Amino acid sequence: MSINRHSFLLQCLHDLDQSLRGLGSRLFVARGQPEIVLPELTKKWDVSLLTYEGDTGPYSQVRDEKVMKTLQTLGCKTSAHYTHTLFPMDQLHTKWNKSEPPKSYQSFMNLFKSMGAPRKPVASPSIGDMPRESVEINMSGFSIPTLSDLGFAENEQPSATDVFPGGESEGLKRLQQTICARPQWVSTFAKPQTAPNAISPSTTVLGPYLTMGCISVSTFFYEVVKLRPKTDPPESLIGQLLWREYFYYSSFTTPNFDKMLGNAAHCKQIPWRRDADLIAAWKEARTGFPFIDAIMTQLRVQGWIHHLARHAVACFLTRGDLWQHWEEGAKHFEFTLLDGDYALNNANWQWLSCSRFFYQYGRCYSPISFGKKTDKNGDYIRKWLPQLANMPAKYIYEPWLAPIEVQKSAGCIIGENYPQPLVDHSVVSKENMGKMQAAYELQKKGGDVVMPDPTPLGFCRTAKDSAVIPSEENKDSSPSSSSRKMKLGPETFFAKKKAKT
DNA sequence: TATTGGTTGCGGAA
DNA sequence: TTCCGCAACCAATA
Repeated sequence: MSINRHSFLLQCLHDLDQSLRGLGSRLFVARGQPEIVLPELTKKWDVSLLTYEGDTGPYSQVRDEKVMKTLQTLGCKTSAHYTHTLFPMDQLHTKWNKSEPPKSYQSFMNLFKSMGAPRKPVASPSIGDMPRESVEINMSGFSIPTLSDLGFAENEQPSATDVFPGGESEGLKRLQQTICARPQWVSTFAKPQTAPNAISPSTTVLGPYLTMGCISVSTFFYEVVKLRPKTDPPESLIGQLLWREYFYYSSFTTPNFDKMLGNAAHCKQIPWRRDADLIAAWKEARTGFPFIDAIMTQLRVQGWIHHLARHAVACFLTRGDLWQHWEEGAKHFEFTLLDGDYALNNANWQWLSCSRFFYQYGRCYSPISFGKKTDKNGDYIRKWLPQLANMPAKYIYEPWLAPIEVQKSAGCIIGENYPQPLVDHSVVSKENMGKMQAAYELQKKGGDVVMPDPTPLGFCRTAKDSAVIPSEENKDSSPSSSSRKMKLGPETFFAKKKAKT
């Protein structure tokens, strides 16, 4: 995880600790391998019952299985509670009673409706509910770790938690401000009509708080229901929670949900490339498309971007422009996003790359036009890419078209202060549609996909991934930065357009 | 087998 | 602002 995600998690733990102290207890953080540390503590403290929040991700399932087996041999009872989704996944599975998960949102919604009402949120505990034993254990060494304990250097600082601080208190505050205090906004909410490039978020940003368990999905659900929304799923706020539930259920019933190979029954097999330079340029906001680079900068700094902004950059990396593997994009999002989530992240990357759930590859986001619909002046770009702050609105989405005099007076020479575009979108997007069609046809005929690069890249935590790059570095990004030396691919890449005079 | 619908496309014509 | 062509996807239904 990025330093931002770590920081968010640590703030969550501090907030939880504060709440527990208010109830006469405290939080104890045990460190180490769960399958080693938890049995040790169980013996040491003579624990008779361990309860935990169940998680349906494959990593957690394997881990929990190991821990629970060991604990049971020690005579410790265990009890899992699956409350991260509106319904426990095995309940949905029993009701659905088919081996293949629903292939459409409509089908899932029918299943959901047949389940009855989701469980109600549980009331907050009071002092009398807390086990007395926990305060009697005299312990040191169970404090909440610091960022430096976790291996981050002194000069590495989180930036996302300045804007979105972690913790239940902050989550409830945000729920109050964005949902409870805005009945009108909630009741007319339609997701596709919210702007991806609003300076101040056009959606709730409750995702990080749901992901980290600061507020429960049932609390969210019933606060919205209370306001009697007039809009319906899939676009309404309840509809958003149903998407979440649908993707959780899809991931629950699909082995290798985070991979293309080994997942051919559900995931389209497409010969994506893995070009380290192109992937790095995308991650580091050096694509030369201001809309894309602004989004990627907000992602790095704030650990959150609007859902449609995720669409734009995911389409750009995969089927739209760069033709890079969606798994690489998913890994970067999971590393960076405060609301990085196995089920939702991998589902959406498959959606955007037309690998599963959505297949209309003819519909392609333009890195130039899409943002203009909601931000004609490019204020969002100016905020995140200050080197373009003085570019006239006419050229802000395609600064390489600005005449050189305009570039000079804006103080931003394309190719020096800001990169040339990596590709010609109108050319590559059409070519990629042809590749999509060919891949679909091959799979239909039963042929095997041939990956251009059989050796997947490892996911390295590079300095640039984790460091918060000061804005000066962006400003100084000179022609000698690696984007200039990038070897441009064969037929697809950009022959520099001449500036219009 | 044909038809309809699908959370969130684009670009141009009317 | 609304509609259509683009080129033709998949899932569900009749």
